[in-house]
Amino acid sequence: MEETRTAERARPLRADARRNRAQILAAARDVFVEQGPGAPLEEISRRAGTGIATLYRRFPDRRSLMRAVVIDALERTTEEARAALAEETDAFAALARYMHRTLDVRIAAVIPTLLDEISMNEEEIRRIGDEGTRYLQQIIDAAQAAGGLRPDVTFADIGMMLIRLSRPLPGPIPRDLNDRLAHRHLDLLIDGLRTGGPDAARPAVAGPAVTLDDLRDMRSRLRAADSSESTPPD
Amino acid sequence: MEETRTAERARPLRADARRNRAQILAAARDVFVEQGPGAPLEEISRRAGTGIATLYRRFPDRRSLMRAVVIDALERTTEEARAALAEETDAFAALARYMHRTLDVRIAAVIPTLLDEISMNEEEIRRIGDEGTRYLQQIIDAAQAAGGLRPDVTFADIGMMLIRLSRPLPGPIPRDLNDRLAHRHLDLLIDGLRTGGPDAARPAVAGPAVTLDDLRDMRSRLRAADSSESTPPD
DNA sequence: ACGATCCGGAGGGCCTGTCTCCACTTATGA
DNA sequence: TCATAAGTGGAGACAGGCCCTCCGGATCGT
Repeated sequence: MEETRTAERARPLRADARRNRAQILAAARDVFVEQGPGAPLEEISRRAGTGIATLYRRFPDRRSLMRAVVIDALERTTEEARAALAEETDAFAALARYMHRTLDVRIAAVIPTLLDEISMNEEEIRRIGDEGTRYLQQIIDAAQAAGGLRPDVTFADIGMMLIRLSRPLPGPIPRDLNDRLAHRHLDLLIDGLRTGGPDAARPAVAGPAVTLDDLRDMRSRLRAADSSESTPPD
Repeated sequence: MEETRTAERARPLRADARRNRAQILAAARDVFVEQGPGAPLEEISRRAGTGIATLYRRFPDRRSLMRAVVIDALERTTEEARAALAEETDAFAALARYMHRTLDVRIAAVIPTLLDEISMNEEEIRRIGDEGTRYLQQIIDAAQAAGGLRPDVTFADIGMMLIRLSRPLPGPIPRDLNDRLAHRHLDLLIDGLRTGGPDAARPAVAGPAVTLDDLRDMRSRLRAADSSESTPPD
């Protein structure tokens, strides 16, 4: 929706090249979330299914890749905030929706760290960031005014809890389970954000109720898979 | 409280050596939490205020250091669970207390990862781990039986939320603020765990209500401090 | 004070990640 | 279908960081 970035309008980029670029961006988002901002670029290109040269051709250095990832994430979350504000009638529902959707963007966790490496003062980043901030603040204000959201919760609390929930749990946990657990735990948290309300009104939490044994099983199963992979039948 | 580990009973270790060992262990705990299990050992020794050789003298390799860190953490949290169960009369209060105390141990976050590197099957580790597990399960069962804790929350939910809260927030945030925020957010979560209850009974959350501007200020202040440190007046 | 114990940090070696170069493959348009 | 420009991938030189050891010197205990 904004093809005319800086110099990228010169030539429209061939079809396969465009596809590769998108795959690299997606892989970068995942890898940065999982391994932090210092993750090997080779890992990113590998996961994107491209060669390392392709990554470097599209993004001359690490910072330019980070920059693209951050802008992409900021655009998505800002859009979610705008949509939640516009489409939800209940203020608290708007907040809950925004939080769940932002969790799906799966990137909140690294934005602070990435932002620390690239210049926070870049015009474009600051612009998008501020816009998202304004929307979220409006959502929070509305939810508190309506009485649904406890008044002692701040913008920063919401943001920081999203960061905590966005980070994948450490250890060998499959990605999809990780995501569903995050939403389950968000439900748990949201219920705590809500001002009062009788027992009956308390909604059920979503997602799987994992047991300790489940986690143990998963660990040993994944470990077995790992070792059989690194030690092929020779 | 258990000097007779394996071979460490041979000679009682000189006073300064003992002190250094403890400092290394504490530093290792912090660094592993902040940077993950692959953190440079040099960083650990540096933060402990000792030379790198001292670390290697006490812990021949990385795994043995991890092992010591994990055992120490397991012992502490198990003790907290035992004490909470024994000393608190209200079951839900016992749970809340256990969670806050465990947060102070500041290590839950890495145990899964560390456990993944060292053998989970080691006799001593398994023994302590199981003991802690039993205590916590008792606390949860009691809290649910008493009706204070929502019944759809599992042992794993509690453990995983503690992990999420234990990890330091990314970005340049001072350690003490980080800790206080973790407790604040735990309060927020706990309130969500509680079954029902009228508005008035809802306790205030502890800790500072940080604003967005606070975080921004902090960022630029720390950045300034960093650059003045790496660029001394030449 | 003297011997045993312990310490710090320099530095060699290794491993890992970055980034470039070029022969090869694929898309596009006539 | 074919010519050509655009795009690709992976080997490998290079650099930087981390691991771990060694030994002259400091410190503790008696």
